[in-house]
Amino acid sequence: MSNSNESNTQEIIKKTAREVFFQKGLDGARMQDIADKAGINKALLHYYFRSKEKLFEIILDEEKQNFMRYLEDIITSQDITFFEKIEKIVEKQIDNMINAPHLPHFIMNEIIKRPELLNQVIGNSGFKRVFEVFVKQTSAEVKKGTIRNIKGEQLMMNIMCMDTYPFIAKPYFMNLMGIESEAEYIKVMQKRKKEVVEFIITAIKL
Amino acid sequence: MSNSNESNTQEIIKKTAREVFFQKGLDGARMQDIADKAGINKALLHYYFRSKEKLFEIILDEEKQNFMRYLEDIITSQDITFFEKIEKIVEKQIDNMINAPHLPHFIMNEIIKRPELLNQVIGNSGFKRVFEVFVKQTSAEVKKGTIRNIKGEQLMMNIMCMDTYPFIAKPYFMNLMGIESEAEYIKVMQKRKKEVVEFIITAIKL
DNA sequence: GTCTATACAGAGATAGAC
DNA sequence: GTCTATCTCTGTATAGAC
Repeated sequence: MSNSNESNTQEIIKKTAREVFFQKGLDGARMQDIADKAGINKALLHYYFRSKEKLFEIILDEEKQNFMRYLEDIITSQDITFFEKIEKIVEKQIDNMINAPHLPHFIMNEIIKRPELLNQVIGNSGFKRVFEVFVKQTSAEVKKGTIRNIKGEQLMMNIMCMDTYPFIAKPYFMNLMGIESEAEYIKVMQKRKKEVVEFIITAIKL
Repeated sequence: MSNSNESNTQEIIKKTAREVFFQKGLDGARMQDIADKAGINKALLHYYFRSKEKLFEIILDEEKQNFMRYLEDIITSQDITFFEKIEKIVEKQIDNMINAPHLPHFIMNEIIKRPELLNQVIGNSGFKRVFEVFVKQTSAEVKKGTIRNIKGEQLMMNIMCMDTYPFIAKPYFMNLMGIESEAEYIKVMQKRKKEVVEFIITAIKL
């Protein structure tokens, strides 16, 4: 609260906890592990954040904000074409995944374990409304004859699939493609942006 | 072993454990919970499967067999066209996901937590070799002029993305699309097969 | 604010009766 | 093979000194 950097220790804890929770999930994470990695002791974790649950909730709250919400600006934008929108969506989504590669898996993981989280995650994001806008826009384009007959739901699903899954299955694809380092995989994903856009546009353009 | 149905109780335990592990992961699962759902007590779990770890390993071993391996027949098949292969891959993959919707998330989950599992999962599957065959086939098609210039790695990635991610993010998409029941979602996925095939073919065909 | 020591609870595993 | 009772360990959480 008193702000002015929110106390250094507190930030270090959150940063560390985020990493551990991302990799191990709520159940797999150990307070001891977080403490060790943060260079402090367990008691201090509880001093700053009453309990493991509480700490987790805070991380989740912060992270879920980053999950999908950024699409609103692009989709509701008036002054770019439908194709340009798709291009921007793909680029933005892949960029976001590069910055927070564990996020989608982390979110899905906790939703599967505790389905009641779903409303919390999606509900507040307002993305549902934006999604419906996109569906309508797609229908409009079909009517205009700029794209072939396709449902917006399917199209958005395809976009999200191709942007997101390569990060969820990252270790799998890395192995398959013989890629050794994270850095190299990121490069491949950077280049992939163009490919995905081209793939999608070609699939729908008339 | 003595076979003849592998003892009923043992099978019930495995079936139950699979469900619980799928939903909660190794760490989140509780032996008490498995016992309750299976209608027996904890001690019996340990009687049949020494430990939680052991039980988990057995489930994982069985399930990983189902993960991707089935693609080999299709890809190495000689008497169908490249486009027919894609059609069959998509159909087969989505069918498999319908039958075991939690599998990909489950596998990825454990790989992220214990990266050493990766070799075990991919290594034995032989899918890596099959993947390379597909990459070569794609190049050949490009050269033949039947499809536009695209790398096999990207194409296969796109296929796997579109087949798999809708099941990982199932609760998310269900909410987004206003779908209430699992059964209805499966119907949507059944219909989706055709859509995905069309999407991919349109995206690459010359 | 940060530490050490410790209480407490939960979950995996075992002993032993039937 | 199946059960109840119990042991043991691990991990969260707290008390209290500095």
